[in-house]
Order: sequence, then structure tokens, then C-alpha cells
Amino acid sequence: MKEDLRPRTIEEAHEIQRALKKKLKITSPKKAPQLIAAADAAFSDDFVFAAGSLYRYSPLVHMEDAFTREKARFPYIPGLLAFREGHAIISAIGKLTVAPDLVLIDGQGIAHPEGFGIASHIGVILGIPTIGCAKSRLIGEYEEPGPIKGDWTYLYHRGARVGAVVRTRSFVMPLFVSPGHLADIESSVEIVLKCTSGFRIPEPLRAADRLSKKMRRDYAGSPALDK
DNA sequence: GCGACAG
DNA sequence: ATCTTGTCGC
Repeated sequence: MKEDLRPRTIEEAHEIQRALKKKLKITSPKKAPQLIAAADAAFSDDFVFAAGSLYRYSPLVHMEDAFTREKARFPYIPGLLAFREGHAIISAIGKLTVAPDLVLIDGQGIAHPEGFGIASHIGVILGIPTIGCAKSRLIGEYEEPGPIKGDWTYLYHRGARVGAVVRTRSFVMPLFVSPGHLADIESSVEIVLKCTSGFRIPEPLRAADRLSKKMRRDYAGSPALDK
């Protein structure tokens, strides 16, 4: 699986994406998750700092954090984000002492040109439910949702519903939510909204974002931190 | 050929 | 994502 996130070429990355997509499952979840984690990454000149933040779900209660630092080996290419930060994110999640039931990822799920964004990629590799939560659109057409928190519309691509455009805070730019793995559009919207209060970004993702940036401040130039 | 393009 | 000054609003 390590190889599935560290291709040598763009062509190889596309092959991996197509192969892993065969294991993708979009379904309505049976049980509500008890533990939700969120992951995000920050970058310095040559490192990627990934952070994972774990919460008890409903109500949201912070449990623990974890992070990793590794060399950035793949460029950012729209559609291939998983190959730039996926490996580090999975590593950070793996450092949590308790495994989450679901993970929120900063990026797209199936609302992706190949139907396999970073949230789907991570979900398939980890074998657990994931939800993509992006701040902007990668693909798809949609109608602007209403202006109040909780308003949302479907995101369509090639005639199919691939996600939702969700107003997580009144009168603020919406978020692009799409199921990653073992989730569906409606449950993804519900979970994202339940994880959000006061801010545009869901609390677990805000925590992961803060931590990844703090780690960059603290360790951007440290020689030996890797194991 | 031109425009779009998660982080 | 990152860089980076001022500005608007709670």
C-alpha cells in the first residue's frame, strides 16, 4: 500500500488510481461513527507535515492528536493530490493510539475527474469510511445553495450526483462535500454539518490544520526527526 | 488551441 | 498549498 501512494511517474499514479478505484464502495453507513478523525497537511520547502486529530463524535469531544513529517516527493497536480500528501496523512492517522471509525479529509472524495479523490484513496487503503471536505471545486456543476447554514445542493458530474455544496456557515462560501469511501452523499453532509459550529470549516479539520502548521513552525528545519 | 484546475 | 498589507466585523 505504501507503493500505492508513492509512484515514480504521473502515468504510474493514474494506473494506481484506476486499480484502487475497483475497491471503492459508496454506501449508506449502517452505524453512526463513535470516533471521528480529520487530517490535513502543511508544506515547507521540502517537507510535508501531516496531522491527524481524533474526536469522540456527537457530541464532539477532542481526544488526541498525532503528526508526521516526511520529504515531499510528488508535485501538486490537480487530480493527483493523494500522491502529494496521502502517504503522510495515512502515517499521521496511524500514529493515533485509537483507530477512528471515520476520517474527514481536506480534499475531494468521488467529486473527482476519475471519481477517486484523496478521500477515496485514503478510505480504500485504510479500509474505513472517509468523507472529502474541500474548500473549492475540482469538477462538477451545481446550483448555489441557500445562504443559511445547513442549506445545500447536489454537485453533478457527467449526469450523476457526486457530492454536495454545503453552506456550513450563514452567508459564507460553501464547502464541497463528497463521500470518500463507505459513505454516501446524504450521510456525508449530515456528518460534516454536525462537526461544524461557529466556523466555516469542521472543528476536527480546523484542529488538524492548526497542528500541521504548528509542526511546520517547530520542525521545519530540524535535521533528524524521522525514524 | 483555450480555459479549468482539491491542496 | 504558500506568500503577504490592509481592512471589515463580531
